[in-house]
Amino acid sequence: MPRKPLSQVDIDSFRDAYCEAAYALYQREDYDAVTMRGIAKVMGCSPMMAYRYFQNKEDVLAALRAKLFDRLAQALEDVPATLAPLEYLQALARAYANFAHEEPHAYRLLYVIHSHQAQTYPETELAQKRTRKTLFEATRRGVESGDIQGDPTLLAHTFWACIHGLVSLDLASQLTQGLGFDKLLPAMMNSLFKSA
Amino acid sequence: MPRKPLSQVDIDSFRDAYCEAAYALYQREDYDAVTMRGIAKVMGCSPMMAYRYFQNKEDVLAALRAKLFDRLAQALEDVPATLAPLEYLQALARAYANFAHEEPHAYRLLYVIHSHQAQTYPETELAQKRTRKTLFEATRRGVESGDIQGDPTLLAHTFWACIHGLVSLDLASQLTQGLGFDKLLPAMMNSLFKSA
DNA sequence: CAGTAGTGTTTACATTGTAAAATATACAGT
DNA sequence: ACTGTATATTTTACAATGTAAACACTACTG
Repeated sequence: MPRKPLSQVDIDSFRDAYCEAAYALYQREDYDAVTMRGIAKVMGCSPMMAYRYFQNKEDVLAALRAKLFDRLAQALEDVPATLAPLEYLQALARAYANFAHEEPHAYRLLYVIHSHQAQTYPETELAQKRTRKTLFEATRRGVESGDIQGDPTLLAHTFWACIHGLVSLDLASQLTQGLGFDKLLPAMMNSLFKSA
Repeated sequence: MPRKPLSQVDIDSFRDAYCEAAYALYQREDYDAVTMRGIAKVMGCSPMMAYRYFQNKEDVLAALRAKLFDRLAQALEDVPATLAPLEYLQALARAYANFAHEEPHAYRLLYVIHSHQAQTYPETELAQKRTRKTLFEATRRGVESGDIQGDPTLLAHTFWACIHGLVSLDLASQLTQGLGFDKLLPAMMNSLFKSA
């Protein structure tokens, strides 16, 4: 007797479109412009529409972050794993930095904005795990091949922290000492992975 | 004929107290609880009082950030510069990390929250410059003493990025691979500053 | 064709930042 | 002592936001 309920595909596609609209708004205006009413206007739907697909605004942002984390994980996985260990690590760092540079808004949403206890998301966790895994695998292979030395897990963390730190400082316009990002990245890699 | 205007001391002391109230609120509740009305309640004054001392809410937060940046700069400057270069660098890293750990709310306010185009503040710039200067001096002396090798400016940036990245990941609970912060920091320092 | 479950919109309200109006206060000049 | 006035503070008011609740619509089933 009832009307046809929304299929999972409908739900997913609306959530997707709505997140994308929110992201577009964030890129075009700024973070404060991302309001439920604003997104609805972009979508051409009523402001309350979203509440049938999301729990609340924070849920929208969490879903968007999940999408963006996934995009970051994908960018790293797109780096050909056939490269020699050291080149692979270099390329991973570049891919990570490229993502942050080409989509600074995305990176900021992932690492700079979210009020600490942002609700976690299975997809977010998964994408983050994928990111970690890619980086860890890379250092593990580096160590196994003998190109670099040390504990792989430890090296991976250091590697990750360095890239993340450098990107953060760059996006915060803190690299104002003459040495730009492009000079710093290879030097840092060198410093980290110089073999004995 | 007029009533006695506010002295600069009055202004400064109110601003100081108001910022401290905002910070207390942020620590006790969470970021969303930091509202003009909420701070006023803590201060025991009317909600509009602050607008004679600050331009707007963003100005309050900018002033608070300036204070906290100053505290961070001071924490680094409190490290005795009489230490041997390598120990000095280690101690600086510890001091930086301690600040972030003991006052995670402060660190988050400085590096994790602020919506990108947060209005800049002369005092903020100054404190940031002091932080940079302390770190740079430390690497410069390390290089001059021969304890570490490389370009000092470059090493300083790498050093900074690594600490910042590690702290960020730790505060974001991303160090879940068995290796905690305390294990990673010395190892990272080792990896960065191993002499040839 | 009528009933109904599920979809979408309208209305309404509490909370925010803050502008503007209203009020209180303390000093100067008489 | 008293009054006028420039400044300090509070009160009131309003637009914007997130979202709950009431309402209206729609398309299927009997």
